[in-house]
Amino acid sequence: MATIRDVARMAGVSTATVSHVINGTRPVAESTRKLVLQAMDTLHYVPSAFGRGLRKNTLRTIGFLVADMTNPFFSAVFQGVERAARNAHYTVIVSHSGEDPEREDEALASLLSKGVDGILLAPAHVADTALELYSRIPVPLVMFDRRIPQGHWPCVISDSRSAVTEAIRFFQSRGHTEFGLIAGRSGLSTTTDRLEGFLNAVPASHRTVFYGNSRYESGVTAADWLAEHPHWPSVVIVGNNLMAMGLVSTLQTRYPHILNAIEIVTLDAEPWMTFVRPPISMIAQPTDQMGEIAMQLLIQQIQGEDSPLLTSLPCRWLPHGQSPR
Amino acid sequence: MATIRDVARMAGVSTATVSHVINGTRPVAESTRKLVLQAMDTLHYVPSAFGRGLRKNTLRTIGFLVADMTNPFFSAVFQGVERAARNAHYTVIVSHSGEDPEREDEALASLLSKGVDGILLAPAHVADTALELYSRIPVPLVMFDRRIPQGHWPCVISDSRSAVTEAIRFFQSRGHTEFGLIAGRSGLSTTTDRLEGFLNAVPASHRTVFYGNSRYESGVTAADWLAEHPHWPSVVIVGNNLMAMGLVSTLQTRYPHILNAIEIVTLDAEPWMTFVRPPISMIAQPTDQMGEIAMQLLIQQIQGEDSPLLTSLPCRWLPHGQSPR
DNA sequence: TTGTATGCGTTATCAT
DNA sequence: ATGATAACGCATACAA
Repeated sequence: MATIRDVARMAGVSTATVSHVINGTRPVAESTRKLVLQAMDTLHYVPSAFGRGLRKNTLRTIGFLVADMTNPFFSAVFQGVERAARNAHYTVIVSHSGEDPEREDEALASLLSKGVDGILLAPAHVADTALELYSRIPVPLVMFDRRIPQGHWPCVISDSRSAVTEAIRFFQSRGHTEFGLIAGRSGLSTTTDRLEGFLNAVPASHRTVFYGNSRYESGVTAADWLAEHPHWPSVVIVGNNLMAMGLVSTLQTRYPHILNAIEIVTLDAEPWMTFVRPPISMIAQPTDQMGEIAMQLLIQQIQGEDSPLLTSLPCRWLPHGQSPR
Repeated sequence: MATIRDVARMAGVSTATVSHVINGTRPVAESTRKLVLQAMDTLHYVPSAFGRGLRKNTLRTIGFLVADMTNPFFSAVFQGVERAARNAHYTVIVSHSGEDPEREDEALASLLSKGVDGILLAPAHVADTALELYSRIPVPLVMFDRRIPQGHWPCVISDSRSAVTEAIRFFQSRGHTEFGLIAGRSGLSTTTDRLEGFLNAVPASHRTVFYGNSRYESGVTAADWLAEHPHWPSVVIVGNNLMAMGLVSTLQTRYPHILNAIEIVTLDAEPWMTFVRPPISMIAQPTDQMGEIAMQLLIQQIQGEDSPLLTSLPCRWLPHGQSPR
């Protein structure tokens, strides 16, 4: 690989001049500029990221750490992140935690060892001990989707609390009175928010809650739970897309009569949901926007500006199979 | 940020010793080792990735470049990549091309400017000019999903050609004679493979082909095309997951009688497909394995070993809504 | 308008 | 068993 010195020698100038040609950091005579560019071209010169990184102490790289990119929610958020990053000339290192706090720790260490300028995190940690751990991270940190208690990091979430309440009001105004909730993994702020929105809108004697773990299997189990329930709620809210898939799939296969009898409302809107029959309702989170904003906040942090601690984005209510577009 | 020199000073040793403690590259007396470790701890010392990168000319980072991570196919491949990378202590920078050759070029340049050790690519380029372009990439390159003509880079694909033929044989043995194909974007090797598998198995007078573009909209258009077709094929093969979603969704909404009358076979197996009614058949590509193997080949290349030019993985045939698990 | 020379933090060579 | 020091490739302060 050619270095800046090779280019300088070939063009008959100093390395400083070459550097300034590359970065446009000081005026260079057009004639010498041409010479330098030509030398760069014939040598196929590419500036070393490491030399530059060492000197400027950044590679314009950030870390994106989520449970699992095969979860469409996270890959949708990533889309926004990637776009914002590209616009700002950053690139993104992606890591998986698999919802495992220990693997999250390792991944964070790995990201830091690559010299990332900042980190975007949907925290998998649930315990309070995480606070201390995250505090040790020596670069800016922005959280999304989930906030952690007493966290003093900027955080971008969707207002699913209000969205759940709104969905319930919708069905109450149509005469429904009995509601069920399939809640997610305990300890996650998303789970708490949705539970609060639910408890807030439905009187105690008219509600029933299934405590799941945010995974597909929980949806399956919830279907059985529903089937054995003395009297079905007429509206069931599902805490996320994976549980919704487990629930719908199981109802369709094993309990089609239930599927036909109840209204289903699910958090997250995905294409497949629009062709469940009978139609189900969706609460669409602004995933792409969440990623974009989180990335923008992170860039602010990196630049030393400060940014709002909590950004809460509105969800969209899509009753009865209405398409997200 | 503390440097190796700060640690050396505090421990009263040379930087060389500290380095050797860190890397275990030569014996260090247990007593001095303890001193060094302690100093590292109290200073919260983290080795600089850039210093190390400059010296060793690697950051153990690779680039992963696909059209779009929200396509479940690519995010599934990524899962295998990420796992293999993590096991080998590599991290992965993810970029989007959006199927746009120009953006692919930019993304490649950006990856290279970050000093990646190698690149995993599902090429968006279709023209022959791409050959020269890819040849200029100064680090090992492994392709997956799509191969390009005359490409001399290792490539990992699935044997969808055989899989399509096999699917057709399955239905032929059950008395079906008329077959349709919704083909993907022209120029992609995946499209060609599937087309070949189709043409190979169905006599000319018994087949009909819709030429799509691999996107959701193509599936929608294909549904209209089917509806206007003088006589429907009794089996329709769909070239990928996005077109399948467009097709099924549109048939269900606008042409339920067609959906009930024909057999649908789709490439890619995704959860939502298992609850289409009536059940459709799937050709499952080994996505996770594809990613894992591609990453392993890339590591081989980086280490200067050579690897097979073409790795073709078998698909799985899942007739009639059979679950992928 | 251009050049010289230094230092970023590490690792590795050569001494001791 | 340990230390001194020279690279690695670049950007930049200072000189000319």
